[in-house]
Amino acid sequence: MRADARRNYDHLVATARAVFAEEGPQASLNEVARRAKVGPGTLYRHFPTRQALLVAVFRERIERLCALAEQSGSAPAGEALTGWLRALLVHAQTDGGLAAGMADDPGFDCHARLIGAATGLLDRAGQAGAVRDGVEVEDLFQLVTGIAMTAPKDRGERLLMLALEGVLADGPRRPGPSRA
Amino acid sequence: MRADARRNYDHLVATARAVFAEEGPQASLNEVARRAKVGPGTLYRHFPTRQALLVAVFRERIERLCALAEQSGSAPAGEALTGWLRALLVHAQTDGGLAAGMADDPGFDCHARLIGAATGLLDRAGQAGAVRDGVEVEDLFQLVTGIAMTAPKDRGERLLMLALEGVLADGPRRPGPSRA
DNA sequence: CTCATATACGGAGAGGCTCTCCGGTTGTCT
DNA sequence: AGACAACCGGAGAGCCTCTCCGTATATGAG
Repeated sequence: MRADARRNYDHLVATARAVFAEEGPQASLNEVARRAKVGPGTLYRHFPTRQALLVAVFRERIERLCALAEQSGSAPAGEALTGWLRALLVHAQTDGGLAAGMADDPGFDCHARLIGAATGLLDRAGQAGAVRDGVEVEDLFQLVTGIAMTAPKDRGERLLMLALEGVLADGPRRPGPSRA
Repeated sequence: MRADARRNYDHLVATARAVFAEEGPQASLNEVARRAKVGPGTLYRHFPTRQALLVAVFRERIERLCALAEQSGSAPAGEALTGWLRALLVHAQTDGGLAAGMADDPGFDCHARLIGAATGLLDRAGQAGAVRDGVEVEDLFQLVTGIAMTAPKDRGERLLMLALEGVLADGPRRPGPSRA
């Protein structure tokens, strides 16, 4: 990769981060190019799709989340899982586009990495008996991203807790979500 | 309202219903006008915003949901609530746009009507002790619409049940989502 | 240092979308 | 029938996405 290309690439990512933060994930890519003082062609050559740009922008944060999952080996399994899911929620809320991205394209690199991180935590929690039987990683992701997309920011955490602890109150738990 | 205006209005709603069903809620409004053999001006005069058109399209179904809520007075409170939420989920999945609509504009007519319908069910379930303390109507809506937006259609029901019954398995329930 | 060449850049432009405006048309009421 | 209000259509402004290609530049070889 040529030096000027690298420069443009980095500058575009930084600019896009700012623009997405201001205007949300559906912000105009033209605007990104304009602010980065770069032609549209340059932007689209580096990032053929909006997704590609989104991923580049959030990659760092995603990796931090993965690292967080690995570090939380000391905490009790259940708390480690819920704590991480809360971090994931905050992330998905901040970078609304990522939630959409994860939902849109299941065969995604960043999606796979997050799934991997979550799998470890869920397995551990499962072995500790802290999680209802039959819960899958995808369940957790879809709940978190769904909450991030529709709920106002200040209600996200409340909703996550509700989903984790359950809405219904019918005493002893049934074996699992058997209707699925 | 003049007769030709009424004709155009109805025809636009019918066309829009078909187009939205085919291409999702972000379908081109131009396309709707074109298929309805009507100028763009006509469409935008009748429906100033995309929301307005979406609401017109789904109004019938929304009213059916409200009626359903009122009819289910005979069933046990808990089952009535979960059954209705399932119907709401199916609806939100089918008419993806509605989910977005409900999330986008809180001061909405159709939103208010659904909230009203749900409030009745939730109150009854609350009095019967079938619902965890502190659960609000908005919680339920945001969970359902979130699930509808992000989860694949065939996993929606599974996720709703999971959210209602809870992901965690830590025996006796805590008093409520106190962290909120 | 110079040159050749692959590599990358910029921006014009095609095609589509949203939304507005207004001259012409068509219901409706007397 | 005639007049007036209501309504329609579509041209067009402004924006967006994405492509294409002539031009400029970084870089390795000589």
